[in-house]
Amino acid sequence: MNFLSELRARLSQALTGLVDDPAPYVGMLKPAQDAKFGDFQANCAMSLKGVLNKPPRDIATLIVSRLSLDDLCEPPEIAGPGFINFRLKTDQIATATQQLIRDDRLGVAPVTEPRTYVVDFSGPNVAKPMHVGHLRSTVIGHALDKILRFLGHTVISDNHVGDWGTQFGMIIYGYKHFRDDAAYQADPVRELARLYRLVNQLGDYHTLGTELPALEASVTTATRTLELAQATATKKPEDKDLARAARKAQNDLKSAQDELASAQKKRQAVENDPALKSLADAHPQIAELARAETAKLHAGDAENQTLWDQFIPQCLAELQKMYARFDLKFDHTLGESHFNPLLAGVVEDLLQRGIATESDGAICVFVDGFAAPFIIRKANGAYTYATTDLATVQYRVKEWQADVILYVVDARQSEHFQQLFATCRKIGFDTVDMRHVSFGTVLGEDNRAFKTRSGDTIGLESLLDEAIDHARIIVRKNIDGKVHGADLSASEIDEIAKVVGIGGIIYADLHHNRDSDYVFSWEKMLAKTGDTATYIQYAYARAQGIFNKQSIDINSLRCQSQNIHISRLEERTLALQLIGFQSALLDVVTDYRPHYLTQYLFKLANDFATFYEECPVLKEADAGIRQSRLLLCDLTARILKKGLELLGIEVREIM
RNA sequence: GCGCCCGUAGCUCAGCUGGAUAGAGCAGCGGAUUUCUAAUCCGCCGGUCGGGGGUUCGAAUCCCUCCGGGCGUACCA
Repeated sequence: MNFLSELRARLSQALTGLVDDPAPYVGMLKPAQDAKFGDFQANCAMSLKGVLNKPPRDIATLIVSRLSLDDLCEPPEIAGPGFINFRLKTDQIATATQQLIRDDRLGVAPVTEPRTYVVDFSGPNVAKPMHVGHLRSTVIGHALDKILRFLGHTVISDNHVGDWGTQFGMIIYGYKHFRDDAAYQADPVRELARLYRLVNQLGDYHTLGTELPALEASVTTATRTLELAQATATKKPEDKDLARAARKAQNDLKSAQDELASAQKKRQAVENDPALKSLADAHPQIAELARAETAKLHAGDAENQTLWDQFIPQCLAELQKMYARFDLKFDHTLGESHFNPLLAGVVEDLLQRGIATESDGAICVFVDGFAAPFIIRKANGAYTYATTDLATVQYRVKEWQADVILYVVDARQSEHFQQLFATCRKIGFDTVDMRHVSFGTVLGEDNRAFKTRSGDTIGLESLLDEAIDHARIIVRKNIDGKVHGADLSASEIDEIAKVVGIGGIIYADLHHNRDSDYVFSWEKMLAKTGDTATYIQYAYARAQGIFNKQSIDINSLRCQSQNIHISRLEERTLALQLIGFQSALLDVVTDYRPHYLTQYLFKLANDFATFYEECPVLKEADAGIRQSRLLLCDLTARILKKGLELLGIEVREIM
């Protein structure tokens, strides 16, 4: 029984005849924002004031008189300006809770109209080790993938890895000129990553060298602009525009100085290292030559293709190790390279249909509202990720019959996606619903985005390792501090530490609204109290502990006894939360926001903890109440476990 | 310049298809433990929702404007 939709249906009946279209008013019936107002509230009477020309409280009275819900609710109460408050009958809650006991789906009915979703997430560059910047896409995408599947949709997860771009030219160049064979034998991916960083660093060294005078000039210009602006502003202190211009000049100067300083720092890093310096001197054209290696690869050069064929499986295998730690498996890993054969056709088609035009030598789609064009072929003939993305959409629609494509990608790429979607509409892909599920940036301690190419980003591998190490210390301390703690072996402790550490990282990310930026911090990632994975995992372990204590057979319990007795407020609150699991999942899916599920689970764990304090289970003398409470524990544990699983987080029975 | 996003308690954030006294967690303070695992529970403290105007019976939420911050902005992905 979904009480919300049932109540809305009843309200709709009551409004029929009063208003032309009850739908918008029915939507104003919502879960109560505060438990003291009951379980649900209808806010439509105030809005109907202008429609029915009556005072809202009179309208509320009228609506209540037309409502028939004696079977579900206590008599509705009218409060404040005209709120209608509903309180469910407790036996109705009990009945609804009972229905979950033998329901494998825990009250979550499969959707009546399943759709085919392609979820595009993670998408790292295979040439480089994954770092914290890849965490959000991976974790959010994984959660959406699992939740959509559980709701009964057809989901195709696709890891659109970067395996064909500029960075591969760098690796190939590095491999040809700088490789350390012993290191490559020992750990090929590690050596390739080193080569990538090296080529990138040397390339930057030269590029920045040519840019340095311009950067210095812009600092000089910005300084003069600032002096002028300040002088003008001082003469007319009352002029706000002048003051603003002065502030802007100040900021511009600071940006110019920062940019120069950063360039100088990168130059210095090379100059201070004789070995690097001599490599840099020996390869003055490195950036250009690396780009040429990419071009050769794309043109079908045999040597580069062979190298690529050799590198790719190793890189993908390395990625799999990371995904295994998240227990994540993709249905497909169709990287950029997979779409290479389609790119020429895409451009040709758009040109022929007049959707794309040539501009400054590049083939572009001009999208209304965007100053910059959507470039699908560069002046030098190379394709861009715009081209690849267009080909990918075509593929997903034709081969997979996608109804919806979700792109779980950084918010900074939103313009790209708007242009991509607009271009797809021009092409005529109007049946597929494409959504950029964007998310905020992971920031460093300095409140600036992690730079993909800076050496000091934290690798995902070491992030997970460190989280587990931290967790192990805390797990040990907790176990040792228990009065009635279980004796756990070192390997059992390791298992718990793994689940707590990785779960903590996943949860720390997911519990934010995905739009928010967040500052990366060990403290937050590994917090063990409050609104964290650990808290929820612990609630699960406590519930399981009750069953383990007396070796209760849960299966037979579920079969024999199916009466939920609700006599205490804590039981009522817990039961009401239990029957809201479906609703929480549907909330996630309406706007692809997993944090609604973390909020639900935290509230459930908290309701359970309160219940656990106040309502004895095993010590309860009344056998019926004891059975009922055992069932509540069982349902809580099942929903916590399932909910966490949908977020990619595991549980352990003993913590 | 143009475009997008953000500004809510000391800190980290929810809430933003308008609804009742703005909610959580952390930190701080005070209680609860011969425990069904205290990785817990209960209570207290804490906010001009960046400022100002407007729409409305009602605005953190919608509109305008200003301030402050971030990001993007033609051949990287």
